[in-house]
Amino acid sequence: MTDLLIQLNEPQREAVVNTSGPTMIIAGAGSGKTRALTYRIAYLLQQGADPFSILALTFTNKAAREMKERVMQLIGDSNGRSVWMGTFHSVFARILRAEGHHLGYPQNFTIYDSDDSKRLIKSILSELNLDPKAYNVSFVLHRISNAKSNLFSPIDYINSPEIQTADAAANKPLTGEIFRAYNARLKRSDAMDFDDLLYNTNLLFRDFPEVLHKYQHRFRYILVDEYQDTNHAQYFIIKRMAALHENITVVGDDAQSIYAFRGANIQNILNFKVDYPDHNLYRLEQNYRSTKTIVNAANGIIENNKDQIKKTVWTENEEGQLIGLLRATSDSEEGTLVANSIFGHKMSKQLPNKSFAILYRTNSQSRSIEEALRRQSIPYKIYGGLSFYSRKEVKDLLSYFRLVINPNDEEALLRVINYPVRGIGKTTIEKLQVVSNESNSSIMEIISNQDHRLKDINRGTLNKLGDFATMLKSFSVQMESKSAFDLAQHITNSIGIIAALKEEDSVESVSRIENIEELLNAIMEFSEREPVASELGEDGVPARSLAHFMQEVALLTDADKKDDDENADYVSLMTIHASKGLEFPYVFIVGLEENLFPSIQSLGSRAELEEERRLFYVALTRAQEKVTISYAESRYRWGSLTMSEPSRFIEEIDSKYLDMPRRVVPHKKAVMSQLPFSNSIQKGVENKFSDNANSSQEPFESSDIDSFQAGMVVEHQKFGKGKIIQMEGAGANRKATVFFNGIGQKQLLLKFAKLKIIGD
DNA sequence: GAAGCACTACTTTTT
DNA sequence: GTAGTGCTTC
Repeated sequence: MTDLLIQLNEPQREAVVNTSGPTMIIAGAGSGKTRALTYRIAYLLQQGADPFSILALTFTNKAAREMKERVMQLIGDSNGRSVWMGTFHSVFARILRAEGHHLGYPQNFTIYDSDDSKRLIKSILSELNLDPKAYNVSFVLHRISNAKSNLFSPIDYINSPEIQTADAAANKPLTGEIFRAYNARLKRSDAMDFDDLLYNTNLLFRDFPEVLHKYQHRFRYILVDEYQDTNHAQYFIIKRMAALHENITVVGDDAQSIYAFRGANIQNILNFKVDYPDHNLYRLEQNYRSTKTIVNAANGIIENNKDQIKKTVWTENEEGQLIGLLRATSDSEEGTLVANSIFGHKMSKQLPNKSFAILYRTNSQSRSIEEALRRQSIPYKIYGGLSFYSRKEVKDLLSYFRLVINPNDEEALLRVINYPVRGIGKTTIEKLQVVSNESNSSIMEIISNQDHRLKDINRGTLNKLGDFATMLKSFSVQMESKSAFDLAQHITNSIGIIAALKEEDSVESVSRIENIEELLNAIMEFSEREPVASELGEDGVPARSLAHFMQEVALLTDADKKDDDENADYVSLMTIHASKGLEFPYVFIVGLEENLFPSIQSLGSRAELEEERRLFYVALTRAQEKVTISYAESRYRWGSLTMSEPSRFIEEIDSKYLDMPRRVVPHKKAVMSQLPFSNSIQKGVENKFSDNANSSQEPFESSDIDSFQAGMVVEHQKFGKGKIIQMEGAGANRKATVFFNGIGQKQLLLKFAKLKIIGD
């Protein structure tokens, strides 16, 4: 036990050992926030607290997993395992699986992701004959999500004069009706969206006191990480659950609140002292991560915000290097400057790639950076972006699994009823939806019962529908007896998805097949990792079953995927949002331009601008040794060239921490653009050259169309080196299928593609 | 009912 | 620039 405390500084130790009563830990960036929380849990366990009485809530699965691992390291495996540690969504989903029957939900309810939600809204719009342009799907979903996060039901929504006025002003007066229909359809599908996991948990605790008491008694200690990111629903549920023991500990940093756009309420952390007047307050202000330069520059930035809890973050670390500033004429040059700078640092200091991270405001910015890194042969890895689990083929197969587990899952059914193609077309599906709406029963029920209202569907089609239902039923039957992997493989083979993709025989279909294989591998791993099949999980779902796997997958994001190779050495690319909680020796923050960062959509209000500033604060404080920021004077956005000005955030950095632009790249052409007063016409001209100026001195010259042959090693201006897998066509239509390293297969029409032979 | 082609929105961030 | 949607044609 003394061992445990010896590794902590004074305020951290205080925050760990005072385990009773409401506690707020305000922790600056890099001050050991997670450490304090982890040690507090470990300390509780050492003091003899029952692991089953501890609930720790985090914002991401990754944070929960890491915390669990660290607790288990500190106090040994057995006790740590039983602590409930997870995201709000996963913990509440678990409670709802066990208790949802009170609200009329089966244990096997489906969790819709935002993709499912959007599809559902789209189909409701067309049923209500509303113009999908007037009622933008994202807007509607955002409104609904906000309402649920604030615990508004559709009725509350429709009855709220403020909301109705706002919707009328936005020319979308029927949003409430869409909300009502949307919720009804979710219910009919035995499905909940992300926000329902919170909304329904609150409903459960509000309307079923005996259920609330059960969890109130059980969770003697409740700990919440990243409290500044909680929304109203989360806040309210925690408060209710903690009401009996009031042993609630929240950890957070108001300066790192970056999720207000999706309902996080910074007031929750500011109001903690009002909710619990007798609370203990601990401040962790010593930063162990970054240099003095970084800490002070970041402090200076955040001072521009009005809404904040005053605190003084300081560090004993050394002064360190100044913040670098790279100025580029175009987004592609920005990529080059960053890649060259990384290359330079690597060489002069003998650093591995994993010392570097490149952070950006939006995912779309990664492209120009990637191209530059590829040209410099610097390995990199992108975090976030299109998730593995949201790829079409993966979702298609997962939809079959979902349908096996929950036949009422309408979004899953609509996805796969005619994929792979089985002759059930749009007209038939529309007829089914009409009957489904009339009878308020799911499409699967209607098909299975050969409902008499289907009489105007012809016999051939009816048979096809029957076959589809029978096939799915046969899968469901096997759920009890087969392991997740065996069943998944059986389904994959039976539906013929691989055969359909092979038939297609395109470049994409090859990688789709690979993705399906990867999904099956993941299920195999899961089957091996999980305990014996006969054991029942706490929520009554058979372990190792497909249902169990699907429950885990529903709340996973790519950020939660384990690294393929722990020792792999690559530069990390991610959005600033995704970087929260991480640290890197060298950090590049790119695209510091007005309208991009801060985002154009944040310029409307002070609150939103302050959130962007906190985002910049988060980005800066990821760095241990050195920060380099960059901006481009022009950038391709929406496919066309736009001019941009340096971000106001650059000016907010105290100049004494800033290294003024200087020569960074050895190329003559690039140097000119570093000169502060070079005029824009010159820059425009240069820009044209800078694209191919990096990999070779000569202009890129394509080889003769007829000389290409399968097996040759070639170089593409954009994609780099690759190998020709296949050639087809002749003359102007001659096409090559090329596999590029790190990119994958591409089909190139040689007439257009700039392709050079570099070896046989 | 299916395949091919043209159009258009997309770029904020995520459980 | 691209991916996804919707329209048209067979």
